Amino acid sequence: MTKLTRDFYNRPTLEVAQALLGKVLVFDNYHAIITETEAYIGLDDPACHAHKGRTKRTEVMFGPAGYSYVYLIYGMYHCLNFITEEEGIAAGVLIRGAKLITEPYLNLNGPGKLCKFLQITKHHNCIDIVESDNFYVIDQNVTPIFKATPRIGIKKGIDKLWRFESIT
DNA sequence: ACCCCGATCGTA
DNA sequence: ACGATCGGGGTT
Repeated sequence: MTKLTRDFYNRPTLEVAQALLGKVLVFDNYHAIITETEAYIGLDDPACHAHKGRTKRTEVMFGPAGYSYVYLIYGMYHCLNFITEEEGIAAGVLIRGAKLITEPYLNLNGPGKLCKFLQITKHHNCIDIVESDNFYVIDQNVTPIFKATPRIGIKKGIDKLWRFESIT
């Protein structure tokens, strides 16, 4: 049960997105095993928020790995991402699903549902999850089998198989 | 200042 | 299949 270090996040995003499956998200008193992720990678990925360049919202995506990126979508839901790759490369992993392994053992299947339950909001944007003591990810040495599919809910970039889902 | 769109979800 | 709901980004 070791906390993931910056080196874990500071590498190719597809590797991180796959490696996050089976890891445990710790947020306040909740522990949830990550079951579904998506990669969003840089200026060449039309589905990536930062693909048109730096804005106030996407600023954190250009920063160093190991930070949170939380944004509001559809005016109603928040989505949680972890920033990957070296500073200057705008990339991250969307946490689409996780199962609580503490009470009340809910399956938080969906990025909006996950943030709603954990009460993650834009106030949790740009937090260093390597240094935080109530918002981080740990390795419990579980390596699930997973499948790769197109990302959900996007219109551009559906040709990429950048969504990863545990099947064990 | 205005307009359009969106990395969703629950209901039908 | 569809509506709820509103911030961000591009345009004027």
